[in-house]
Amino acid sequence: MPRNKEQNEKLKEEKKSLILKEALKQFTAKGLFATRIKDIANGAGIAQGLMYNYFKSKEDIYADLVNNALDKLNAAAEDLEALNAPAEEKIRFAVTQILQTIRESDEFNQTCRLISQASSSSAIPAQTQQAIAQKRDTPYKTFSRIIKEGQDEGTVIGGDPEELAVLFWTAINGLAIYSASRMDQPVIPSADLMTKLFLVKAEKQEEEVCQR
Amino acid sequence: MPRNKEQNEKLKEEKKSLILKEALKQFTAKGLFATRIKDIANGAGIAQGLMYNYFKSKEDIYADLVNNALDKLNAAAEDLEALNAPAEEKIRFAVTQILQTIRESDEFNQTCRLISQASSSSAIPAQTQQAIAQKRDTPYKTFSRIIKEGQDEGTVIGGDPEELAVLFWTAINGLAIYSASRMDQPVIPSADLMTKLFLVKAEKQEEEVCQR
DNA sequence: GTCTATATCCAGATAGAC
DNA sequence: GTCTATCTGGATATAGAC
Repeated sequence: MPRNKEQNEKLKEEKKSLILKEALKQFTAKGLFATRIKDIANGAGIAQGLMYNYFKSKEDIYADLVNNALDKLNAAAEDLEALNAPAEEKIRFAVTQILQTIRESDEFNQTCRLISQASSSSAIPAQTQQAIAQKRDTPYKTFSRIIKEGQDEGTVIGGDPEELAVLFWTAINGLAIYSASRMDQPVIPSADLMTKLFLVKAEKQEEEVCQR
Repeated sequence: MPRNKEQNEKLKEEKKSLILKEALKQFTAKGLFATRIKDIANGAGIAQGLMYNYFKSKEDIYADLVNNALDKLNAAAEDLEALNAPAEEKIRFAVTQILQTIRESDEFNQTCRLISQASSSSAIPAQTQQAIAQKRDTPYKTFSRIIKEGQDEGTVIGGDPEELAVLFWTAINGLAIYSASRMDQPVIPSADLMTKLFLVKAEKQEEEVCQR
């Protein structure tokens, strides 16, 4: 019965992604080592032992998730850079979108926090550490180029683009962590305010006018 | 022998702080749940079982460290605010000092990362969570006031002081985490660049001159 | 394919020797 | 006080029943 076989495959993939979704939630909240296979299984509505029909081990699930998170994030960064718009708009767009996901604490936000968490623990499995080391630089490099672009266009403030990119991206990460740790109405800066930090001020543009 | 007794007390305290120092190192690197009592003991040069002459449990050590970290950080924030200097100088001083500790990855930096780590895990013991909930707001509030001060003095950029304080402090935390996760020559922004983000630009001051 | 039961391992904490 | 040896609990992963 080949048709049934295909259907089964499909069902299995769906259940796998259900498990992954639950695992992402738990890992993000508690980390790799405080998360129990049992909790993930219960959250996904299956027995603990059944987990091993879908994944080889807990670390395996974690590795899957981290790899996926890195790929998604890097893809988003590349999409942003490819936008046909001035750098100022790219930055404004990115900040707006990201702050929105932080406010809603959605899956993309969990993605960022998972990476941040995995990056900062020396106890995570070697396999996962290598994936991180290989892929974590993309957002920094992308933003570095966008910032350079904006400086050439005269809209982004001066300073080393690499350093500004680090400031930008670590601020985003810091915000994601801060927001997740305060369920009680955290103060999230407005997208406009955060964007302005990196842009040449309106007053300066006026100044250029006044100098003429 | 009262004198010997006193000496013993003193020695015990010294050994305790040696253990705490080692524990801070390990917890910061691996988190509460991946850190083994055995590793802390070995790092401090004692047998695993002997740990329990000094501390009730692993969680107890962790609670001690987190409380201490929160108190130190809050004290530093208050000292900063009490400085007899304009807000601009307070901000510049804080950024310079903090970036220095981040570069050197010293104990104060571990302190920040421990708080950040403990804040963002829902699996840490309830006792520790409460301490964090009670004490974590101080730096945000302090910087909020300093920023307000600077705005009144005309040196700090406009915008909601609370939101700016969140941006400032989460950027610091993000940087501390980023830096710790890259042993290989991380790009750390210069103190001057980071300070400038929050200050009214020199060009604007010129503009004011030119408007007269 | 899914469950329950269990084997195995390992870490935290304790007890007892020196 | 400090160590070694041990108890105990709990979590991962496997085996076997349905």
